[in-house]
Amino acid sequence: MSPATEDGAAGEQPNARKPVRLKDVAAHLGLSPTTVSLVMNRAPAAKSIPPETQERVRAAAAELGYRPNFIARSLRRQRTFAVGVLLPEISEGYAAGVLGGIEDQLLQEGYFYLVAGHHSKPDLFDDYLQLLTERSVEGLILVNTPVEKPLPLPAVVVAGHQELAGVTNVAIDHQVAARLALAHLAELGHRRIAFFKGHAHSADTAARWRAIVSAAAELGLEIDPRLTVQLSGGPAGEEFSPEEGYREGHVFGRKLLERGAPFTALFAFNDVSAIGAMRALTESGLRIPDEVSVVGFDDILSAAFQNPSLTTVRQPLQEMGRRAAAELLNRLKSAGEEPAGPVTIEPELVVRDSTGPARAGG
Amino acid sequence: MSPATEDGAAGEQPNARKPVRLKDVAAHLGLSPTTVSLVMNRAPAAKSIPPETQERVRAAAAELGYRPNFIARSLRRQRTFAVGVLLPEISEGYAAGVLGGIEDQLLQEGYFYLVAGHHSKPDLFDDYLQLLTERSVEGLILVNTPVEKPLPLPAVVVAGHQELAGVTNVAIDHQVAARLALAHLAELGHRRIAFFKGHAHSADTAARWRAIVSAAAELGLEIDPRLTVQLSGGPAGEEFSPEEGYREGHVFGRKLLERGAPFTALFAFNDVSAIGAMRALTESGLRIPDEVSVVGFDDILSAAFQNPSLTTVRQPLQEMGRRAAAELLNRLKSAGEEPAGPVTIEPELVVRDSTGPARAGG
DNA sequence: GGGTCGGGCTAAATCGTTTTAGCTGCTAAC
DNA sequence: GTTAGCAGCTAAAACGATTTAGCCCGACCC
Repeated sequence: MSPATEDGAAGEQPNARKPVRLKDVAAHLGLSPTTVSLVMNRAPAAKSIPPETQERVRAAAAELGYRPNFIARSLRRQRTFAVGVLLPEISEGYAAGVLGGIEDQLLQEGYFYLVAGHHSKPDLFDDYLQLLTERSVEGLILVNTPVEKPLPLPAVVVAGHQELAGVTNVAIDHQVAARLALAHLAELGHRRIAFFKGHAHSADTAARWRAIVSAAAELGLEIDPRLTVQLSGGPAGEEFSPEEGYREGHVFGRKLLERGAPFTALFAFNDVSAIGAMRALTESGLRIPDEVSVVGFDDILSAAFQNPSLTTVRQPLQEMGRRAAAELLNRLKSAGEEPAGPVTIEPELVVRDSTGPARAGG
Repeated sequence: MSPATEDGAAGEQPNARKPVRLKDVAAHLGLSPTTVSLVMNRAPAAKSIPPETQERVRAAAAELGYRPNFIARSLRRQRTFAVGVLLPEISEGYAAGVLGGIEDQLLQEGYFYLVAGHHSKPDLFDDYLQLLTERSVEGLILVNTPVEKPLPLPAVVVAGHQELAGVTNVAIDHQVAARLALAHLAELGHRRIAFFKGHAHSADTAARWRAIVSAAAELGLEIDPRLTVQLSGGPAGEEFSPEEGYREGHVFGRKLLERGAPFTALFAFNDVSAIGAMRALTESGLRIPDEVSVVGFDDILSAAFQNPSLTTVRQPLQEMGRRAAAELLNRLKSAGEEPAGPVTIEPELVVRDSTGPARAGG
């Protein structure tokens, strides 16, 4: 016989019936709620309950369609199996990729998560942090969100570089990333390389730049300040939409050309600015990669679709999200232990058609 | 005096102290929990409590840093202020855009949400639906997830077309979308137009195709079966990653050419397949838009960055998400009322460089 | 035959709130 | 001089679970 199929009264919400509580199951069996609870949870104390009774209980629960109320259970056990995720916003790019990985890992382990986008505003961040703690999340994952104050809960920061008690950082290895990109360009004969530096509020900006400077030194490349522009992130520094990034790449690509200092390659801060710059360069009559090579960062979807397709440093966003989630759950399980060191993830250079040998005279 | 600044013992989690409960505040004031609760909630019954006492209570709460425990409150009031969101997966494209809009709207209204990606597997869908109800979400938003069975909770379906008791559909107006695209092509002189039909498990596939057929009839355009290919969604029909879509566009673009039937324009199912097709066409020596025009659907980020940039029908994804959330909250507030009719959202034709006049002989 | 032990259960406290149903003491009305 | 009414509170019962501390009974030991 299949589970009850008759529908509730022709009432409001189809297929919605009053939920069955533990007490109901108990009453139905003539047992106490305690017993039912012990059996359903396979608690150690249930070992003195004969298998036969256990079977009766489980059968009744199934028959009545008993589903424990998670809220009540959370209250009593002081566990919510939920974590909070704070990110600037659910954009098409970075955050969405990471979030996908987080989602995968958490659900697989039976956790849920609450997301809040703080739009890079400190006040909003504080508010949401507050709200999340009120809702008793057990830990936090911050995505692309620099943090300076200590946090009230175990936390993992994706693209975090600040060392802070109680937080684990998950980030790609910027040293490797910078080396991959610059070595690739150097090998192609490039010496005069232009750079986009990231926005001030992006967590990766500082670390990546340090890595670039150090890799350049290693490779004997000089960094010319006239060939370095800082992306601004729009008039008021808010809302860095992808379109914005693209427009910026475009604007700053022009700016680079106007400065008049010759260069044969550009290493952009990310793919969208690289794509914007490619357009600016092309419009100015420069052919890519014949006259200028361009390297991006991230490997967003569009990168492969460009014309020419974009050489870029890939960040495995999904994997970073998964690792972040896994790391957090680890810490929640082994409560009290010192968090393990930071997790670094290996980036990968994806060579496509936007890079080529430097011009003879480069 | 600023709120207590001394840190807890040099213990595990920095900045984490034992939370203050309602009872603590009450004890601290020599009042009962009832009174404190009434004041904090500005309950109507609090009108008999003198303003002076109210002030004392609030001051104490602030001083002690009292924050109500949301779990306990949820249990007692039978309200969680949380909704569940079910989607195939948090991809870079459709789902992420819609999710961003949902996020915005919900947080603004003081709600949180739990997301689960069912990867288009019915079993997973059922499981997650179960888990979400156990967690007492108050309503559901399904994104790009066709639904046939009635749901146990008030629901809004984004890109939903199935009429079902208790669910509100939010979708773009496919009639308008098809008309916009086809009229644009017809105006440019195109008569022989090729089509990509969507994957079977995409909620929009059927409705969009019906709209195309009807718009074509209106405009006196014939649809040639030889110019119509159905995207398959990969070997096993799973996981429609964007790369997959792109590859498919590529493959099916080729297939279209191989069939030998001449055409002067292609209306793809979405932007990624359009982009893949553009590449396939270009590789076969066809120039866009001189020899073939291409129209996409969605207006993803990459569309504008293409070379040539892609003419496409824009779906305002964020807005659809916002509307969906707003609609759901509306229904939750006015509990018991019949849901309003379906919400249709106006698409917009974005004309770029991938469409042009049909070849003279077209 | 009293004590101990273990099997099979249950009563009641608890989690942190909200809410219902009063209680106390004072003033005002009749 | 009752009594009604109100201001200012509070005790206790929810909400739906988990968990601690036992209870009762029969078997076994000495």
